[in-house]
Amino acid sequence: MISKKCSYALRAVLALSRNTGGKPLTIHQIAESEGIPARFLEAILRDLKQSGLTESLRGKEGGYRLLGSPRELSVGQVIRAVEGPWLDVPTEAADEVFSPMWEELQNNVNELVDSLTFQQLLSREDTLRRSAVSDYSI
Amino acid sequence: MISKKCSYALRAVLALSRNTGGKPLTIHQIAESEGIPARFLEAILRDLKQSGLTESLRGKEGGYRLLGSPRELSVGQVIRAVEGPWLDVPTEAADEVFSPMWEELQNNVNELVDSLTFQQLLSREDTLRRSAVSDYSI
DNA sequence: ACAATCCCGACTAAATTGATAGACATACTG
DNA sequence: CAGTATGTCTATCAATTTAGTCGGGATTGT
Repeated sequence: MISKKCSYALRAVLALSRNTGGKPLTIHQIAESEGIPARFLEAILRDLKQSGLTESLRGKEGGYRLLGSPRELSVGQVIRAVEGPWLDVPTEAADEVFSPMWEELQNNVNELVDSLTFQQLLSREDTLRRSAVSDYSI
Repeated sequence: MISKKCSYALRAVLALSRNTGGKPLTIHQIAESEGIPARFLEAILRDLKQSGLTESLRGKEGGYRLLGSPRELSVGQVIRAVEGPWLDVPTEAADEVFSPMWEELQNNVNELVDSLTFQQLLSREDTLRRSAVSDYSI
């Protein structure tokens, strides 16, 4: 199950990715544009900052910016920043017979989410936008 | 995260797999041998029965048996029986940009858990048992 | 009849998730 | 400096999910 916190985080980071190079985005701007409860987003952005994915500026003209390029930022990094270790098996259940399966599962999942970057999401978004426009104009 | 319910279910089905062809196992036998709270196991076995993976016999000499062979029963079938649809994304979060990723993730995960049968787990268990014995006898 | 078993629905407690609140720190502006 | 717009922190709360329990009922073999 994907938690709301996780999808909020991904959308927030996507918003920050769109904004690369621009003025920092405030919590409220992101909250409004992405439809995320502002006080909740605040905690999420703090997690992202503590994991070193974003930087923040206080005071007037403050807000959040991505640290580094969307090209080098993967979905997996964001997920792990807000969810902690994912898909973990409780130690008591780490039965010898089943644990190789859980490990393999975790590896597969991490490989997948680590191979998708925000740069790729941005171009996917762009493709979707273009096709929506052409659908409308036809 | 793998729930306790899920790992209990897997261990219970593994116990039933070991017992293929034998007299039915009672809830209490499985609960004791696998260290699962009996009343909780009862609910789990009910789920498994309702999904058609096991059959039950009531009264004295009653208990549970696997329906079908461990060779044709996958870990994925058991997981889905007790967890319902797994790794689902809340519909509100089913954003056009992210949903292909969630779908691919779900497909990968299902492929993996559907490719591992209880027959395979039984032989893995056997291998482990043999190597433990030889470790001891050296 | 009796005992052993599964069957069912309701219930509870603990943990997690989703969200909110208030006080505080920082930084820019005039 | 005063004022305002920001982020920071800790605590709290409500809703949901997970884990587990309970009491009684139904079924079957002896």
